[in-house]
Amino acid sequence: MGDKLKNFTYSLIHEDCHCHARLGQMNIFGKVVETPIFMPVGTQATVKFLAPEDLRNIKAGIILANTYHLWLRPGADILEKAGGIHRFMNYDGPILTDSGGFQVFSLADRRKISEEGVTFRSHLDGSRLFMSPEDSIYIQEKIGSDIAMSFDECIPYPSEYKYVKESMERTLRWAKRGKMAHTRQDQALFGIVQGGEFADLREYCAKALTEMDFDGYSIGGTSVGEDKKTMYQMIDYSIKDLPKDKPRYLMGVGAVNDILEGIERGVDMFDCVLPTRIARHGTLMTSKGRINIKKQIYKDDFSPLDNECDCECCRNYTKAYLNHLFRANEGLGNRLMSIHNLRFLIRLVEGAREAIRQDRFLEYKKEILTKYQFDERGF
RNA sequence: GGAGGGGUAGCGAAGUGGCUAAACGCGGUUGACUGUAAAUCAACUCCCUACGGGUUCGGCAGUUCGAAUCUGCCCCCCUCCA
Repeated sequence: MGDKLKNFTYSLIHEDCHCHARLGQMNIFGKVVETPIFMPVGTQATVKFLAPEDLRNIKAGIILANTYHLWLRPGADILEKAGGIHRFMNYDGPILTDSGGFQVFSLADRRKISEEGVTFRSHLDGSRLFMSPEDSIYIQEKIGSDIAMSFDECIPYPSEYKYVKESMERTLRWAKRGKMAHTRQDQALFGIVQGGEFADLREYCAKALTEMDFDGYSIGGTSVGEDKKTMYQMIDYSIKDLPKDKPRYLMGVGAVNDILEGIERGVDMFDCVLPTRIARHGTLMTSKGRINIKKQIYKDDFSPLDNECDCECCRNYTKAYLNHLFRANEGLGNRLMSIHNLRFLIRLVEGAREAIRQDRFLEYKKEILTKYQFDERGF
């Protein structure tokens, strides 16, 4: 009985009758979240500039952390000693860890891939570190996240078919090894679909992972330089053969139009550094489109950032103040603007859930895209 | 009154005969950012009718083929001594 509550489950509540958009509910070992969901990224066991209390206030739900970064610092043993990442960082919501697979991409010039795993040259001190797919799982078990990812290779775009195929097949072998190594019953494990922009590879990978029976399926290798059309195709190819009764997670995607396109195609989970990173760099997503708070026109603009927004930043502060905080390089500006951008995307998916419930997701998407004047990048 | 030191682009500050429209930092403007080596990075920042032209390094007058850099005078600032 108690076990049942402590399981990881995904329930499909409703599928929009005009597209593949779906409303779901995940029970993550007793913690319940609704999907589609946007998950803020807190690589080093912190969403930069935010305290866990801020995450609760913006209704964050799941947040991310990163296996590679926590492995290097403070180290998996410290996380284990702390009693797991939740206690370590004092966040009691669900936490998902990326496996380190993205670092195979982002730190490409300081790693070497072999069948066995990946050798990294630490970006902190240059030391040689080896991570196998099993290691990634062990580390994630020590970190104690609620949802772990298989160790994969996120490949750049464009890559040659031959390489993409070999890499995807290796990622599949790694997924299998990781799954064999995984022991924690209180941690879900997702497989990651790769295969570049190639329909047959994506399809093959999705089917093979499904056969291995993961708790959920991620779509990886997107937003790595490809154009939007290609990216949406990658999603289509990947999702087509994934089981309906498991969550689908589109990794690393957070531009507004991308999230909407993803939801339309049946994606349940998104994460992205974009909202927090661009916030720190002065770009805010508002109901009137994207603004850059550092511009001089905001120096004496005493109106709120977005009067349709319910976040702490918009309820209490003016653009002039944010402009000042940005120019003065004050941390509060980073905090308030990160809160805003995250809340903006979280409200976006909240609205999407409501729309799906009413079978009007496509209208919702259209409303958003016409009302908000996003450029082709979608933010 | 005397003795030193100094005046360089919005600010600070290099440069002390040609490679200098003048390093670098700040400030300013613009742009980038999608499973975070990112409170980061890039471009521009004397003027213009701008793949070229014009005018500069307190002021004026010189030396020189050539000066922000050397000489003279003047103006201003700082420190110390009276």
